Amino acid sequence: MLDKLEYLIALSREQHFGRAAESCGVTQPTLSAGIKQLEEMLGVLLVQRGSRFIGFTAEGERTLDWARRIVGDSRAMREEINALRHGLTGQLRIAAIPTALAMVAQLTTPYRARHPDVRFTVWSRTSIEILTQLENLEIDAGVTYLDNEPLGRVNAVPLYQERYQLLTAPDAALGDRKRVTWKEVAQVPLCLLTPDMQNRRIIDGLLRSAGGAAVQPTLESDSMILLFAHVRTGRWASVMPARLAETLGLTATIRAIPIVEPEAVHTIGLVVPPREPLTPLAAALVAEAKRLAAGLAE
Amino acid sequence: MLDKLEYLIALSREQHFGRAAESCGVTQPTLSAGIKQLEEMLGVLLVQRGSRFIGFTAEGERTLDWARRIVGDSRAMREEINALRHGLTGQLRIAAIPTALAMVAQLTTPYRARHPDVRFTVWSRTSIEILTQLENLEIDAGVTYLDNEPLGRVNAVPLYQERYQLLTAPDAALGDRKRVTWKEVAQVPLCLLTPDMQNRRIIDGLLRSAGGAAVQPTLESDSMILLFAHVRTGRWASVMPARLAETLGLTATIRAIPIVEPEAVHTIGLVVPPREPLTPLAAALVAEAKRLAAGLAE
DNA sequence: CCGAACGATAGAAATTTTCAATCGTTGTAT
DNA sequence: ATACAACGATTGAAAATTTCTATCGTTCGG
Repeated sequence: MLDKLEYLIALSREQHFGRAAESCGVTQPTLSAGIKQLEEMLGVLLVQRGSRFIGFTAEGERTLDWARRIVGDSRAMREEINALRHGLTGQLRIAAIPTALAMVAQLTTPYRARHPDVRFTVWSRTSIEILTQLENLEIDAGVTYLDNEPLGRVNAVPLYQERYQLLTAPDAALGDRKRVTWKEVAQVPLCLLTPDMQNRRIIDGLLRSAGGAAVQPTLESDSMILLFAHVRTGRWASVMPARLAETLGLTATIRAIPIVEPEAVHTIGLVVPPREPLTPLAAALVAEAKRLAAGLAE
Repeated sequence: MLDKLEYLIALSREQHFGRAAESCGVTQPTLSAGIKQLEEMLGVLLVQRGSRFIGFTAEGERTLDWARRIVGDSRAMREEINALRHGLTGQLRIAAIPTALAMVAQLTTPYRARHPDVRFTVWSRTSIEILTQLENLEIDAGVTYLDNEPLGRVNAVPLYQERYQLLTAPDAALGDRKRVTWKEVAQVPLCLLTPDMQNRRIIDGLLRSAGGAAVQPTLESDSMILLFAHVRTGRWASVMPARLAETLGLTATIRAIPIVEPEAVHTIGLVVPPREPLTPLAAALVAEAKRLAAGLAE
């Protein structure tokens, strides 16, 4: 029955019988039959049947909740028993928002020092994707904003405060300033993340409330590396979290100027499934996050 | 895999492969193979192997914990989805200590009024049996002492306070008293529960600390009905909780005399698995218990 | 030393699961 | 209006698994 619950979770993830089947490594008829068996066992329809996948019924949604929990627990069991025997091993799957990606190294590095047999996979994802992937057991933990948009059902560990700086060449407009206002920044052509990123929405909001007009970035990307590479040429400007700018390294061609009025602050943190107990791999990451947060707060 | 986890739970309950298999409705080789499959999946021995069942390994105990949780959740899922469709139906399995059995009617009666399609099974059990049966998913809820001996991992809802009375014939020794002391009670030949019952251990303790000598009841039984039937003849005496004596009905042949010095009080309550969310059947019982407790406290 | 109890094992039978192939429906583009 | 493509359901055969009966080997108690 556990595998059928996996099918249900995959179906919710893919919203498509065929793709869900593929992602489970079975054929579509097998997955269809599995869902039907679940429905027979529970005596209710779980999926709204039409010519194609429409959505789950109310009972389907509840079952999905249970499925995530039960499947998550059964994975946690395996992981925990394995950890008892061989210490922490296996794959730790993390997703982080682009502006926090650089910071992930501060978590993974001490983690690996403590648990050398753990392998990491880190994805760059939007904050919304992080939450759904966490829900669907596709990742073990995420790094995202804790205080801006709603988080949903997760457990959060605050890591650090994100503050914003204008990155620009010293000889560009505003390049010689000690600090600039959002109103001033609104006048500069910027390289920003795409609007599906929460960071972009935050900056949009700040620029809008300072400058009035809608934001028209000169260049958009979902990659911080791309944005940074442009700024690095000395011909472009961007707004980035202070900590990220430091990590990427300030060269002679770039200045990082604090943006004030308002001095915006947002909290970034680790999010993990609201499961108790966590998988050992995730629990160790939470411990690492708490250590890191304590270190950063000093 | 879920069925294998059931096997593991049954094995922990029965401490015997053959009986565990029978209780799961499979043959002994099937259960043996199931356990072995779990062991292979997890890569550890779960059961200490000797010529017979000795016990679980440390990993086995942890796995057992997970098994209880996962199996419990999967049952809760079925129950909840069924409840969405058909309202509360099915079997509610309760165990209560003998002195609280009469009180169970106060829970089941309003419960049944609200949910007529639920059937009840109520067992008389010792407080210790209640805790292990709860752990092993053999019952959905228990009624037992909350404040005397350790409870283990359960959620508790206090129901009422148990106070002790001497039940005896009016013309017997102490039969004319308004109240009696434990020291005096220690002199009377008593009908008491067997020592595996916590109520007996409580009374033993009270008598011992008042009278000094060890308790030598004239008659022991694990059945309150048997004790009460003896008292009812007018030729025997017993110590019973006040509320129970009231429920059983005081006749001309019996007086119930409060026992003081000390005026001992113990809390009886409902215990349910520490699972969140509870099964709908158990949750409704908890709600009923809270209502009842509120009513009794008035 | 024997016998009973217990759990493991082997092999056959039954059941379940899975898949390839195909069907029927629906929505869309022509 | 018609043809087509996408999607999920269905079917029937093959494969995998589970389960059972029968039996074995060990251990413990008398």
